[in-house]
Amino acid sequence: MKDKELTTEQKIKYVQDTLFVISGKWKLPILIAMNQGCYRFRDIQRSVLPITTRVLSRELKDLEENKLVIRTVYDAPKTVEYTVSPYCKSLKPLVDEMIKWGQNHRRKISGK
Amino acid sequence: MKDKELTTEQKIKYVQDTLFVISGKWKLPILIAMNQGCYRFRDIQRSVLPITTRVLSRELKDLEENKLVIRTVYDAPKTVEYTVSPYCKSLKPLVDEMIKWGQNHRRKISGK
DNA sequence: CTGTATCCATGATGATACTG
DNA sequence: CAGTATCATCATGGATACAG
Repeated sequence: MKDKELTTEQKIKYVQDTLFVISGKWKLPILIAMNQGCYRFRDIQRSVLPITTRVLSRELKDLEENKLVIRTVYDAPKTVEYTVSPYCKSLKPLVDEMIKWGQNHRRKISGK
Repeated sequence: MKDKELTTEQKIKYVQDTLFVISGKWKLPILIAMNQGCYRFRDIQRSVLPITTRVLSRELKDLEENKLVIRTVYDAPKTVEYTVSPYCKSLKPLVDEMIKWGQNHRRKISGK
């Protein structure tokens, strides 16, 4: 954890791991929407339109496997709830950086 | 730039912009290799094996369009050099975060 | 509402050969 | 060495219908 001396290969591997978890068209948008308070399947879908149920279902499963979201089923009445896990908060610095960089990049490219 | 009050839609848009620029299997590995001192087409290819010339060529063009790498042609002898642009340094905080997160995530998933 | 099942379109990547 | 051209393959995501 304190070892900053990673080889290039290791750096590449870790970056690819990260990309693998968060890339794709929808994963981060879904997480952002969920952080905004959406927790029902339908609510999430509406927030991240135009995602289809098939894709949303798949993405939520991936996120669950990566321990970023938690799926809870309640009986009586039967409902399903998705919530971001505590671990998901560890993504915040990364996402914030991405927002910042993307915002700046848009200026850089279109403005110039 | 000081305006932190972005809407969810804006955040999603900027994140997607960023993902679009850096995602794909090779872009970040290429940039990392270039930061390690590779500047010739062939050197880069060897560092990021097993990328093909076709894909590397395409990726370098994309990166050039996004002003992250600079392609320079010299005569006498005719050589082509790729270098990371100064602007590319703006990606460092993001990449560092990705390395850090990926490293931790591997522990989280495999260790648990 | 919360999904799953099919089928399909597209883009991204790979293999290989070839050119200046 | 620095690419381009072609063709093949595969992963991603979309459309639609349908099930519990």
